[in-house]
Amino acid sequence: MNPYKYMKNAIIVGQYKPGTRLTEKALADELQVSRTPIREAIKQLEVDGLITPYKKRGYVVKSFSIEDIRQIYNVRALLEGYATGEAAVMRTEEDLERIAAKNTAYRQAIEAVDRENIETIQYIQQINQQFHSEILFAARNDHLKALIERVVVVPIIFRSFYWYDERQLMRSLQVHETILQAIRHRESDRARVAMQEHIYQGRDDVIEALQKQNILQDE
Amino acid sequence: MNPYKYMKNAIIVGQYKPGTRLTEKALADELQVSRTPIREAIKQLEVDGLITPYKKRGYVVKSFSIEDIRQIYNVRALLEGYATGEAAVMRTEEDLERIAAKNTAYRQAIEAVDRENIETIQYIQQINQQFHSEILFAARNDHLKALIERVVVVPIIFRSFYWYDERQLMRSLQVHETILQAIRHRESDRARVAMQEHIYQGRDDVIEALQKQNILQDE
DNA sequence: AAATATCATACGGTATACAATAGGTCAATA
DNA sequence: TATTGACCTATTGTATACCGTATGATATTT
Repeated sequence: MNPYKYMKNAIIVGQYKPGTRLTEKALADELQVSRTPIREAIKQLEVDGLITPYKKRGYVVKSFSIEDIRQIYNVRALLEGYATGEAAVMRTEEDLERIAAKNTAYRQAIEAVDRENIETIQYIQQINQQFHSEILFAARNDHLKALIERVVVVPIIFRSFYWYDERQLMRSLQVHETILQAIRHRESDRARVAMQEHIYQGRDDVIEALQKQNILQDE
Repeated sequence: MNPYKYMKNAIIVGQYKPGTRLTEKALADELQVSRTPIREAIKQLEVDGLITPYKKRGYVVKSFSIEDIRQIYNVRALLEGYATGEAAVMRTEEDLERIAAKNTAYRQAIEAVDRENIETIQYIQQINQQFHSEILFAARNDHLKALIERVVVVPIIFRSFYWYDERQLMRSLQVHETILQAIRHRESDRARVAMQEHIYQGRDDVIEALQKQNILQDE
């Protein structure tokens, strides 16, 4: 695994926590490579907005306020809503089948969920991402796709923050169904709105979970 | 000027034309630095989407098809429209004054335009950019701002492709007025729509100019 | 003449040595 | 005790040498 992917993953899974200081030397030692490839990775992570320079002495992993998260999710809702609307117009039959397949997989994953087993939840998240990816592909707009992939990094970091309860999972499934049907019937506007709602829901779940956690920290 | 800025500018002003092959060595010689800072700049330009790897032997400056340009402008209209709507809600009195000031400057620049003098046209473009920047600032969403700044690079490259005629300039001014008024009266939706229209107009002007040029090339 | 194999080399990938500098420490002074 | 200044060091910035490899040219074979 190259340094960029390694470090990005480390940030996403929380191995490098927000506020962690990163220096080229330390990273080079950890990944057993020289500073050159590390510098490269750092530059990329910087434009990704995942790390930020720390007074000319290395970098720190960015931390996100609740307001940051709200803004990011709002932009994501805008972009991914638009993409979904476009997908409803541009999709081929094959696109539709692939999206439908992910939706079926999603339903099955939810039916098979086992709260004792974290992997079943991670699997749901994974299928969910694939559903979104298929829609993005069907929208046939590479620039839009690239932009969304950038915006989506932070939501991915925080995806482990919401442990859907049964009710949330079912609601999420229903919205997926709605989106699929709207794309099927080429109802662009409805597809857009349903996706936006889906993402706003995710936003609120994350924010709620974060606020609960903060309260716990204060006590 | 650091290598990244230098190269980015060179691409924007057309010094490195689309399709130009770039090698680390050649760039290092040209900029009188070693390969290390060049590599750094190249990595950043790559994530900017301005250059692209050329079969494991260096990079080429990306070229954009008309379809690319259409997609990019559409995404820009979406994002900047949203930002303008947000600005109408979030703006302070000071924001409003700054936006109004840019608008006044814009009107004066248009009145003073001299078709024989290219600088007066460049000046209009510059003020136009500042008008957009002020609105972006007033929207108070850093993530949105960062995203738009990325999307806007390609439109900047192509900005010299449209030589507004008198009619276009006046229309452009009128839309600016509309946007300003909508922001003033906190009419979010109207602000959004007016900005979108403004950008779509720019899109069509660029595409028209490019198509005319292609016809000339074919002959 | 076409297809394949061989090889040289151009070029990016990596490591590392050296240079520049910001920031903190500690001592000297007010 | 507070403030200034000098110096040390941690850490990034840059240059460069070496390594690995894909590409394209050349030669060889059919």
